[in-house]
Amino acid sequence: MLAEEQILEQLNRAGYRVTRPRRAVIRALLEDGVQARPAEVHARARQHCPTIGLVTVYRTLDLLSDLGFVRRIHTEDGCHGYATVSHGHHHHLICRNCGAIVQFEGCDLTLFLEQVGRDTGYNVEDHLLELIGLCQACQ
Amino acid sequence: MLAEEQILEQLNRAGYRVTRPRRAVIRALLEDGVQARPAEVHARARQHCPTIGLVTVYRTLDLLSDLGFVRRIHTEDGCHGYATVSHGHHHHLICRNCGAIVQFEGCDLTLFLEQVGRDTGYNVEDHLLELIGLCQACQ
DNA sequence: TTGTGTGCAAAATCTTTGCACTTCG
DNA sequence: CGAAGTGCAAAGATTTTGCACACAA
Repeated sequence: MLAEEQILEQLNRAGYRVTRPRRAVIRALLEDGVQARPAEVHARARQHCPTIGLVTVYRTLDLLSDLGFVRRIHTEDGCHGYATVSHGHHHHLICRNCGAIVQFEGCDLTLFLEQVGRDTGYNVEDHLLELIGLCQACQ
Repeated sequence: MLAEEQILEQLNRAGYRVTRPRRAVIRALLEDGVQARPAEVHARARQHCPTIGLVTVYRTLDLLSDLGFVRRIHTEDGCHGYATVSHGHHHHLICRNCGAIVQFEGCDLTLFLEQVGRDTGYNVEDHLLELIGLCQACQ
């Protein structure tokens, strides 16, 4: 799992400053492994930094996204959710009721992707896989 | 492939009226199998129905989406694209350069999904898989 | 004819930008 | 101290809603 310190350290290493608002956003995202929209992240981040503005949340999410610590989550209806991710290849499993997120790895689609590539003539470069279901608590 | 008439007939059968604006939207979507955002659909639909408003495009996309003729397409950056789909289980392969869309079937993830379900305790109900690559023309 | 569907204008959201002030390093 | 980061207000972009008119069935 991603720890707050890890992210902060890497932020620093990448030449970005470690500020209170950024900490607040990171903490808000990590607190419960639930995907959240910018406004929700903002609300939660305020508990750690009451003066933080929504704009800063957007900018921080953007930054964290560029650095690969968070990722956009897409669901059939709403888009624009964000969740923390660890590095490497993985995907998300999202609870359609409470939004709880689990990431998992080991999706072995390589053979399948090659097949699709041959069939379509496309050069398949990337894939986006998200599973939707009910988490244990919501079942 | 989906034909315009098929959709119109089913619209009618479902109790909706077949109107010029709706035809225009459907035709715009079918014309080239490319995903498009509402504004783009609107622009193209105007060629078939010059008076159509953007609002109607939104409403029609919503309707077609409910009826299962179109589906939202999500990409890492922009969201909110729409593309026509045929019924049944399938996924999209999207060209990251020109937006051309191919749908494919036969994704056999069942075993994998069961495995994930066991590992996580989730009840996996649905999945969203999108492949991104370069189409033959763009390579 | 009649009620579904449409267009327009306006409201509601959501996201980005400009700029002066703060604050980390 | 100096540049990166922040908050605010305002602009942009996107999507939804209300309402009178138009037009499929």
